Amino acid sequence: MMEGIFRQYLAVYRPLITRLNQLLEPHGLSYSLWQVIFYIEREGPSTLVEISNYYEVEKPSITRRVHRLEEQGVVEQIPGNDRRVKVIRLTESGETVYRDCREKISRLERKLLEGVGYEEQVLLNRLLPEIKKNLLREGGTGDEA
Amino acid sequence: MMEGIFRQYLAVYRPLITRLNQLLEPHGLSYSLWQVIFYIEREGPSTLVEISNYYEVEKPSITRRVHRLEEQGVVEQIPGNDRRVKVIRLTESGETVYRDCREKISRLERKLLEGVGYEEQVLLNRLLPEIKKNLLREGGTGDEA
DNA sequence: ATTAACTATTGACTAAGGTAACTATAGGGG
DNA sequence: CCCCTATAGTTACCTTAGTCAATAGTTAAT
Repeated sequence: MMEGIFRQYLAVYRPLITRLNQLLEPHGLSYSLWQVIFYIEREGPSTLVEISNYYEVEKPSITRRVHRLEEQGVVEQIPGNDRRVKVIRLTESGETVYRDCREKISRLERKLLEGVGYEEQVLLNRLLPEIKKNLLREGGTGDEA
Repeated sequence: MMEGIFRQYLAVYRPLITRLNQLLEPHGLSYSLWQVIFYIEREGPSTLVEISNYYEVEKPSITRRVHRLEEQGVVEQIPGNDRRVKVIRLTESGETVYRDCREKISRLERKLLEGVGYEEQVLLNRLLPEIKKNLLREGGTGDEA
């Protein structure tokens, strides 16, 4: 019946996140900060709410992340038409940091997937979002089934 | 080249752990507390160091988890021959809590794996430990390759 | 014009973990 | 037997990262 997949899954988390943080630390980043950089690089200049929605994290958390990134000089604020919003974009230095970290992370990724066939990687890439989808769909207390 | 598997992986973590905590909350537990119960149920009465090694978490963290479980009355201490060690076992009530939670978690697990074929589940169960192994093997700074 | 909705921020709190320093016990030479 | 070292557990203090509730400033809608 294949029980205990969660356990396997969760057993990977701490070592992975620790490794990533350690890898990002020389750039003054942690994974949670990296996420913001990553999002902005991919989606272009964005607002707090957009980032917050994407990662499903409350706005105050993103505010703090962005503040720290501003202090580091990797992101900056640009005025938008709507004066409520704070549009965040990468600075020059931010672009550089992005490329460096992206490179390092990809290298790590390849290393950790050694011994995992291409087909299997594709499968992982399909299954993980599937599980997440089930998770969000499910939502409630889980006692309805 | 299959980049971004980490991202997929990590995107599942928060919803999953949140869901698990929410599921365990009625029993006064969180997933981190549950891990201790789970370990003891499976391995029998155990010491702090054993639990700490298994989950690769520092001893003080486990001390705290165990203290909270003691307050809840789900685990208790039994004297060992070695008077340094604190052997922890489940109480009667702890056994009950174990069974209830185990049941709920399995149910959730089945639910989240709906649409994932058996073969694929088996594969997941093989891949995740593989990745973890790579992670621990790698260890260092990651710049050696 | 006033009310409602939305963006971002602040403050106070919680969960979980880490490190360093400490106590108490155990065990192995000399 | 005594000393030294190793081990189990604890305590104190700090960090990261998140939540919720309340608030200020803007915008939009009736």
